[in-house]
Amino acid sequence: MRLRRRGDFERAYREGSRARGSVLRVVAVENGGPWTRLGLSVGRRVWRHAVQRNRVRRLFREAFRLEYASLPAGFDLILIPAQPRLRPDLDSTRRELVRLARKASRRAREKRARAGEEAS
RNA sequence: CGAGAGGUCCAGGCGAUCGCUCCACGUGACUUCUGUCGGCGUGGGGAGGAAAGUCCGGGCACCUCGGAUCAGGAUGGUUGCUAACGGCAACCGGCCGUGAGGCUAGGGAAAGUGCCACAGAGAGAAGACCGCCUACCCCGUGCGCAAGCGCGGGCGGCAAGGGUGAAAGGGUGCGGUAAGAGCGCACCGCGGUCCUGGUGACAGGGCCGGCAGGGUAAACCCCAUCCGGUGAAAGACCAAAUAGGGGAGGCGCAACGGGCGAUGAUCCGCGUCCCGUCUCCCGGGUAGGUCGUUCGAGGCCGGCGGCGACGUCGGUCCCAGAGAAAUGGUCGCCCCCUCCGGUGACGGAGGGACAGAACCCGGCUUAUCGGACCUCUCGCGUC
RNA sequence: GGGCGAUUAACUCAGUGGCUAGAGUGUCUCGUUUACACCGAGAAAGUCGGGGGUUCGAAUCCCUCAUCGCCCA
Repeated sequence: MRLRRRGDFERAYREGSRARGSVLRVVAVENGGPWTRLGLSVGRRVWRHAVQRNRVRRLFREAFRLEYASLPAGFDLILIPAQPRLRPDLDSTRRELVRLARKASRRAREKRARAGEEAS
């Protein structure tokens, strides 16, 4: 499911854990539900022209769709291109998505556990 | 066959499969009875000719409205088309091309002002550097009896030729003259006037004038025509949390005064508020949501009118509606291009332009692989 | 979506129709110094963002394209 509300994005940027690779930058935050949700943030700095920008967006969405079963459940994942003028291919995006999503979600769980200890 | 001119159209095709989004119908669960869902099933729609740049013009929406003068901006051959335009069509003039055709910001320079560097004698009611001439007048001198003839110079004359310049106060030719000159004449150009044709821009012709002060208005300006501002983040509605009192209408003060207004200035009218009082009402608004939002100056086909842009009539079709923003992934066959191997049929690899709707239209401009078709021009060859 | 502005030497900027487009910093060469810096003298460096037009003449005026930046929430 796509993430679209402004508040969801702000919560992710405020509380989320990040991981960066050569293609993607992933921000992960627990959403309290049973499903994983997708947010995309592809700005004009990546590509000036809309065709190339849509290309990146659609490829990210396709990678998310194909690797959905391998992703940690119960997270909102925001995908950001790692560098301007990115020309990604599907295979490497899929591999990096899985790797970074697991890494970021692990960090998010640790962070929450630490917060729980300090609260108690 | 070769070279070229103008225009219309297409934007790789077919299929399978996994997804996204919207719509219709049926159906399930929940429900505050109005809707909600990672619901289910079936069927259907889903980027462009430029969707782009935002250079113009409109629709639509709001701003408390109407007018006058000025300022400001835009446009600039004529006649039309159109909702409108800075767009388009036809025509006129100019320039380019053998031609088909192409380009054209193309009103006014005797309304006024400014500018025209450098060079050059002179650059605007100009001027004589080199040059040409010495007819008239004066001086010197040679020849001659004399009238006179000649040479040099002066006083002067000229603007043909050279030279400068982007530009030198019409051009060519003949006559004329001391040399020259629109000084005279012919033709061309130019100005005025009249006639004819055309709605008009303008064209053609007659007569008169010897020619009348260059260029620049994408310099100021003058003339004619047009123009209110803000833009879907316009705007209408529903409405958590929080804070907490406002809103609508009538009358008077009032023949006073002040503020506000279509947001460049001034003025006039008009409206409205400020103050008092009376009556009535519960609303306003952020997050968020719904509408605006896709049926429209609409597409296609045909008839009629018009040279055409276009208009009109009839039939037919419904054709994207996202919102951190949907059109994508994979596979097969075919098409086109490039490269490699091969004599070849063929095989293999890579590639398929520019580019992505954001309220909607009409244009302009710019980007663009390649292809189809129509009309026309020139050259060569053959019959 | 809408609206403004800028582009001139490697850098920061002048130049608003007319001679070879200038200034500061920087760079290079020479001098000075044992050497370096400072200082002095000199030099190089420009499609004036690209293209087209107006004009005798354009960095300057007009049109168009490109790039960069800012504002409206």
